[in-house]
Amino acid sequence: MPPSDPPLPPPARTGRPRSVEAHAAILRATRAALVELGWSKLTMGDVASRAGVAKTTLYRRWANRSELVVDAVAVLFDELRLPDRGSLMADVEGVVLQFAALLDRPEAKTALMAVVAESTRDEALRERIRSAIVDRQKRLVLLGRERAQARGELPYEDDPAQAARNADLIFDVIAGAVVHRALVSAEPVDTEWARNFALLVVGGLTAGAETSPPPERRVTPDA
Amino acid sequence: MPPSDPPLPPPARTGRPRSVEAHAAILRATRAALVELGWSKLTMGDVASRAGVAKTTLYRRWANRSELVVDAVAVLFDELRLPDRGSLMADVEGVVLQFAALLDRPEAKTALMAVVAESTRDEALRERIRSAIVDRQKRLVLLGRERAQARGELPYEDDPAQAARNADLIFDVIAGAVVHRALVSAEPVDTEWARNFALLVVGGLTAGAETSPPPERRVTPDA
Amino acid sequence: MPPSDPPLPPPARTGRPRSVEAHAAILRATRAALVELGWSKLTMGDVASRAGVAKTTLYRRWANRSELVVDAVAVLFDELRLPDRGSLMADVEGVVLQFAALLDRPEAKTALMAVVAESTRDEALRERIRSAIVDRQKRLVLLGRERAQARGELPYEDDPAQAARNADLIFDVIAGAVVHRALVSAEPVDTEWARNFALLVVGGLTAGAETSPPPERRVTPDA
Amino acid sequence: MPPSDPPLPPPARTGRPRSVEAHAAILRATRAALVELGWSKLTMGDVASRAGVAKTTLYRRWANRSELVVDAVAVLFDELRLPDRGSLMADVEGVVLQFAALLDRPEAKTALMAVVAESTRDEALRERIRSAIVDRQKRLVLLGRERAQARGELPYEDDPAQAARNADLIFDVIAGAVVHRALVSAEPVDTEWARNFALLVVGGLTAGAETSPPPERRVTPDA
DNA sequence: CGCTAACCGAGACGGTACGTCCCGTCTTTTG
DNA sequence: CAAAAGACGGGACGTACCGTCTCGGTTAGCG
Repeated sequence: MPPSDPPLPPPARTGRPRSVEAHAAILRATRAALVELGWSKLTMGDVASRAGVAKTTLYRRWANRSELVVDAVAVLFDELRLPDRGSLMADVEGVVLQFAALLDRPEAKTALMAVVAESTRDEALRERIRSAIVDRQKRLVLLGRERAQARGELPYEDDPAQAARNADLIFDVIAGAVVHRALVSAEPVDTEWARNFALLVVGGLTAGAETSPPPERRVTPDA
Repeated sequence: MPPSDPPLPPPARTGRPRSVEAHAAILRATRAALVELGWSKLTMGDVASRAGVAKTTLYRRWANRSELVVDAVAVLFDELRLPDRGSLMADVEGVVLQFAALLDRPEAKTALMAVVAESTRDEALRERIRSAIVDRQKRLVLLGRERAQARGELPYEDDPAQAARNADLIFDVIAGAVVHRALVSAEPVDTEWARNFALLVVGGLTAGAETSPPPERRVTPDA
Repeated sequence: MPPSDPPLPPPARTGRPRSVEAHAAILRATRAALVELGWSKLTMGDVASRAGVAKTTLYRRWANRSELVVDAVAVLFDELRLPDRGSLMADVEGVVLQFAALLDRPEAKTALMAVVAESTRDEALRERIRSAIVDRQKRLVLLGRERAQARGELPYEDDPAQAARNADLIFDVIAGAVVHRALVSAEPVDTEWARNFALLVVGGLTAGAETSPPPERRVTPDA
Repeated sequence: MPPSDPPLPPPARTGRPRSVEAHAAILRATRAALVELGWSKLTMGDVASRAGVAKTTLYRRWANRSELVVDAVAVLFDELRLPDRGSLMADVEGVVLQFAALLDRPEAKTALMAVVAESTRDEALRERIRSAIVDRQKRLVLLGRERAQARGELPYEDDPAQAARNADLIFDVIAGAVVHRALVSAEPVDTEWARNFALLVVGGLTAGAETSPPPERRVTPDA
């Protein structure tokens, strides 16, 4: 839904088919509440009244605030794209900046860490985060690797399990570093930082590619 | 920071002094409550009664739950050490595993992301996190770099601002990747992952040293 | 006051209606708490739990403790009756003893002066006391006067404003004396006191009736 | 204050004596707080800080808020006087207006009923009210009766117990009616009301004087 | 003329109750 | 017969005072 959202749809129909407008209105209201109030001051009652809906309707569809918020912000992660910038370095730099831009949006900033924190004690929520958010990000890493392999910047990995592990590692490094810089260190992720970060990661990847097989040869020695 | 901060030197002289036993008991009780209940179910009243203290006493010392929890878990980060394992690779691996072990403790796991989430809307809390947690971790990075430089694994950086930026980058990469792996991806940080991660990072660091300068000449100068 | 007050006629139609059982249970619990604890130790939370009701429910219906207590004790004043004892003297004596018996009940004793004290700073409470308590008592005075007039013990008053003033005066004298004796002097209102009091008042009334017009002729002289 | 109170024997001899300035400042501060805040919002801490005194100092001298307030307002009742106006009627009218003026002062209005209410559950407080307030008022009644007897308006009573009972009755009637009019009915005690009230009471007294002896002859019946 | 006992201010202490805000559930009435 | 409206029992919030308890320090009288 790129462009607009005609804020107030037709008020109601009477009878059954209310559901879909209500659904969208609730998610929209949730994002608006996140922007205005932040996670910790967002309440179900407030979301309901913003959406012009009864609290009952929320609870009929989401078990709790966290699940609602995950769904509400998940759509933001659909907007992430990976335009081909011609090199692995440039692609990494691009994805970093794009992810940083997303984390700069107040609704994402306030919600993301909060639901992750909540998920440390809630298996269902953890699963919902994985499918709604994590997997949406991880596909960019897979796509980037494919492109780099096609360009010859990275070798192909024969063992699919090892390939998956590598992708997971890269994903945690990239996403983790950006999140940590933006939210924990609370410093800006600007183009300079993105370039230095990309330099480090791509350096590690290609150095690793030459010297790769992990157990046999360790990095340091020269000896 | 040699001398400390004289701006608030006489913290009042008169009246009954605050109880240091109460202070310690409260922090202990907070950690216990985090373990048992997790962040979202921890209440000030519960902490107070565990500590055998009135709720008022908590509010006299901490403005809110988040600040209390930051102080309560900060001490955990004091336990982090960086034993010299003989090489940069091994030191990175060691610090990763040590930090992962810390994040595996339930009181840290549930609290860390929560206070970070809260801090996106609370400047004072952000500052408290920085001084109580972030800075405590960052010194390990600085120490590790010094050792690597002494060993000749890493070059010395002449520009102190650039040196600080580099350290910050490394810190965000290491801490971010571990946190993301442990809490967002919710996968174990085991020795294998730690080794692969160290390989990547050290590869990037040393590759960067040889090949670096993105604009004209980057990091290392004359080498 | 036949029709009552239409300014707030449709008290909302939709939503779950307020529970009438809860209403009754709360007033009952309030009286019980007054008996056991007295006014100053009565708490909203205690009343709520006695009534098996949430504190919220109390605050949804009464703005504060005082208004709740007025409503709770108002019903006691509905029990006041004025049986026809055949003479004005006997009727006064009867109403005095009856009112004294009411003031001897612990829930009335502890509550009445307290809410009056509170009302010196609270116009809304003053109005509530007037309609819930004062007016309920005053009708006894009006009834007693009518009977006395029918018996020929008291003259009819032509000027209705003057008649109202007289009734108010009598009311304050009777109610005030009984309250003062019972609560301020803290002495028993027994039949002897009631007889002497009735003698005084009826003497004043009938003396006044013969000699009435205030300014011209003063009472005392004959001397 | 002729007799005074020796019951608390030697208030200790040694050590630093209690500050008399503090004592006066506290009572002054209490009255000021009553005027500004009213009884229910008056707090010990507020009084202490108004008086420039520690809370401890208050509690060293008064057991609770009620006792402090009784002492603070008692002095107001010392100002009541009974100038000889030449007749019983005029004296009653005068005392009524004077007492009404006292009750119109905000510190008296808000405090009087409150401490009486409190005293229904506190014997010590009841006694303190009696000696500090009630007895101070009652002497006016006794004085008024003596004057009326001297003038020949009222007969002398031989039985001292009966005389005391009569004085108590008159006292409760006068004080009760004024208090009730002013605080419960919340209507002004103006000269007209005072005149009508005096007419009634003096009428009752002198009518009673002629027909008086209580036990032998009853008022109404077959006569 | 120094002891020492009781006072003084300040302010932290363990508590209790407050009145508010949300929670998630449960009736109602309306369309 | 779904959905809005809103009352329900419940629980935690953060605040305000309570009355008590250290503190360091002052101010008498006694010895």
